[in-house]
Amino acid sequence: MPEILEVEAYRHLAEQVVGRTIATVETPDHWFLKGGVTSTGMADALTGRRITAARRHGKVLLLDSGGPTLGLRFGMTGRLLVDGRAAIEYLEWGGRRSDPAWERFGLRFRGGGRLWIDDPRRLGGAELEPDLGLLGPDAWTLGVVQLRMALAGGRGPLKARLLDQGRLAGLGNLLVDEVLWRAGLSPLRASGGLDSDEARHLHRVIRRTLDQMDRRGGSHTGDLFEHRRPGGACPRDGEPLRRDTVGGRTSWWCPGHQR
DNA sequence: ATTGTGGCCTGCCCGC
DNA sequence: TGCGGGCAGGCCACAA
Repeated sequence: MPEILEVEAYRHLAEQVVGRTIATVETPDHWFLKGGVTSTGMADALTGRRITAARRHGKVLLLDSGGPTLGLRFGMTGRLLVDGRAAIEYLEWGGRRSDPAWERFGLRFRGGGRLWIDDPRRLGGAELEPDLGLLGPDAWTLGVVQLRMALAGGRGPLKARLLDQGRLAGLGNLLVDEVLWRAGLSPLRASGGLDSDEARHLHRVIRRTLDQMDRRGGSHTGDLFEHRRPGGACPRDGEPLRRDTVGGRTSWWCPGHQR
């Protein structure tokens, strides 16, 4: 489940390759190339370029090198490795092994070293010039006004809005469940129905939750996480947790204090 | 336009 | 011991 916290860790690791020049582009899995780009197109666009920056927007990692920006997505099981080191050794749903067959995309650098993506389930991808205009504001640096705009007018469930990367970029299923649990908001609330106090509170909870869980080590470190299973009870008030499908995703929440 | 649904991909875990 | 089914969720195509 690479959500925004994991992708930020990947971005930090990718800073290791800033300043290096791309010698070869490895595209062993054509499925992994998105946006219509071919292996040849990818190689032509990137070979010989020097990486100048590692950026992130939502769950997308962006590598700049003077030409087309390389966009990397990790789906739910993608890991980033640089020179054999992983930013995150273990992903919650990612399997514990490592397998050369899971290497989906890589860059080799002049003078040695390599960056690659390991993704058993192939839900991630690599593309050139990802259209960031399709994404909402980044959830980590979002302002309260931006959050209110992201929620405004929605008649669908709050949780579905928060997961909609076109409205708000970066939160995934685990983080949204955690944030709503902490904020005391039902995932089923109409997203446009929050009053200004609730929106302000939600904004603060998002910021604080991301900062805290980043320090703890990722999106599986929430207070709710270990309880989101059959028979789980709310760690705040002991109420049995409810499991619903909201926004198409498995959702665990406490009907006792989330309203 | 907005919202909802199903499918993609594959490893893992459970029950038989 | 092997096997089949269900499940995980980020993302996209498509339907209503």
